[in-house]
Amino acid sequence: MDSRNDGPQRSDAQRNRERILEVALAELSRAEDVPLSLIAKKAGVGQGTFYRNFPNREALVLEVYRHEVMVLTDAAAELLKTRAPDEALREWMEQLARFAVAKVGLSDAMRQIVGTSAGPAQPGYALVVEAIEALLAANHEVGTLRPGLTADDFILAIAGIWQIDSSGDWQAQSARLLDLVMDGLCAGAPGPG
Amino acid sequence: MDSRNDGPQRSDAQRNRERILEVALAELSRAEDVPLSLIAKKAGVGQGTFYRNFPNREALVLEVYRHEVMVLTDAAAELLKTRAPDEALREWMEQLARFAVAKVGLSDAMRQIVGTSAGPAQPGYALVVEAIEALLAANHEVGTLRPGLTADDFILAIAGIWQIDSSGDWQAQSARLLDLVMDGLCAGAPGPG
DNA sequence: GATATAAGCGGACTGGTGTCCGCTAAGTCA
DNA sequence: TGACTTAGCGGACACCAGTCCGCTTATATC
Repeated sequence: MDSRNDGPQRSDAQRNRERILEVALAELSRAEDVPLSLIAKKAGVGQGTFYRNFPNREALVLEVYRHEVMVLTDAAAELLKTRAPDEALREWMEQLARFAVAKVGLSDAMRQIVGTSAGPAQPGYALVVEAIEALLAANHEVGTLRPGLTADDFILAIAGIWQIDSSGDWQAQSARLLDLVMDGLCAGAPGPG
Repeated sequence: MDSRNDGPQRSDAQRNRERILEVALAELSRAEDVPLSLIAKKAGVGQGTFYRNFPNREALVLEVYRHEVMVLTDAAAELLKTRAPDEALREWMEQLARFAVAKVGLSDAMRQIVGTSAGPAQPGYALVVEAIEALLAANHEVGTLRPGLTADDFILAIAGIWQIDSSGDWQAQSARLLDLVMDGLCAGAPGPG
C-alpha cells in the first residue's frame, strides 16, 4: 500500500504520472509488449516512481485506455436513450467485442482482472461495471432479462470476448458468441408487465 | 522447434522427463506459483533440459494434470452412455467447473491457451476438444442444440468458467453461469426429429 | 571393447517484472 | 529567506522466464 488513496499530490508527482501516461500511450500503440522499464526510462523516471503509480501492467493499460473506456461507457447511456433496452444491450456488447479485438492489450488486462478480487479496485474497471449495471437495470425494468442476473454474472457470461483471436474471422466468431450469450441472458425472462 | 516430434528417446532423456513431472506434481500441489527453475533444480536437471521438455508453464501444467484431464474426458463418454445428451452435456460442464475451481493453476493455463493459435498444438488440450466434440455431436443428433454450434463456440461460451474465483460462493456463481450458458446453447434448437 | 555421432545435457546469460531504501527537493511555516 | 518535514524519487537489486551453446554420454556399428 502506498499513498495512492487521496489528498493532493505534489506537483512534480502529478507531472511524472502524466508523462508516464503520455509515453505509455505512444509506446503501447507501437507494440503491446513494450517493457515497462522502457516506458519508465523514456518518461525519465525511475522504476520506483513508475511502479508507485502503476503497480502492474494491467493498471497501466487500464489507465491508458481510460479515454476509450469512457467512450464505451458513455455509449451505454446513449444507447439506452435511443433504443429498446434489449437492443441497446446487444449493440453495446458488439461495441465491446470490437473494442476487445482492436485493443489486444486491454483484453489481456481484462483477462487478468476479471475474477480477481483486486478487479473492482481498479478505477477504470468500476466504470465498466457501472455501465453494465445500467444496461441490465433497464432490461430488468421491462422484463427482457432472466431474473436475478447480476453484473458479475454478465461479466462471466461474456468472458469469451476477451479470448477471441483478432487474427482469423473474429467477426463471425464474435457474432456467434454474442448470439448465444444474448439468448442465454434473455432465456426465462418474465416479459413485459 | 526441438526434437519433440517422434522417434524413440534416449533412455536418460525419458527418465529426466519423468523425474521433472514427478517433482512438478509435488511442488505444484504445494503452491501453484512455484518457480520453474526450482522444479528443474529439485528434479536435478538444468534449465535447458527442463525447457526442452516443457517450453512454458502451461505445457507443464497441462501435462501434470494429464491424468485428471483424462478422467474428465473419459467422463464425457461415460455420461453419454448413461444419460440423455443434453443432461450429459450439462453434467459434464459441472464437472469441468468443479475441476476449474479446484485446480487454479489449470485455469490459468487454460486462460492462456484458449484463443491462441498455439492451443490445439498441446496434446492434453486436444483431448478436451475431442470430448467436447463428442458431447456436441450427440446433442446435435437429437436436436437439443442450436444449429451450427462448434466446439470453438462452446469453448468461448464457457470461458467464464476459468475466471470463477475459488474463494467466495463459487458454487452458486458457477451454477448461475452454467444455467445461462446452457440456455444459450439450447436456444433455437430444432428439437427431436 | 573401441570408435563415431548426434541426442541430449546443463548452466551461464539475457532481458523483464517488481521491490527496497537512502536520498532529494517540494511544500510549509515562521 | 531559511529551516524543517516528509512525500516522492530513482536506481540498485532480487528474482524469474526463457535462450544459447560448448560439452557429455547413450547408443549404434564394427
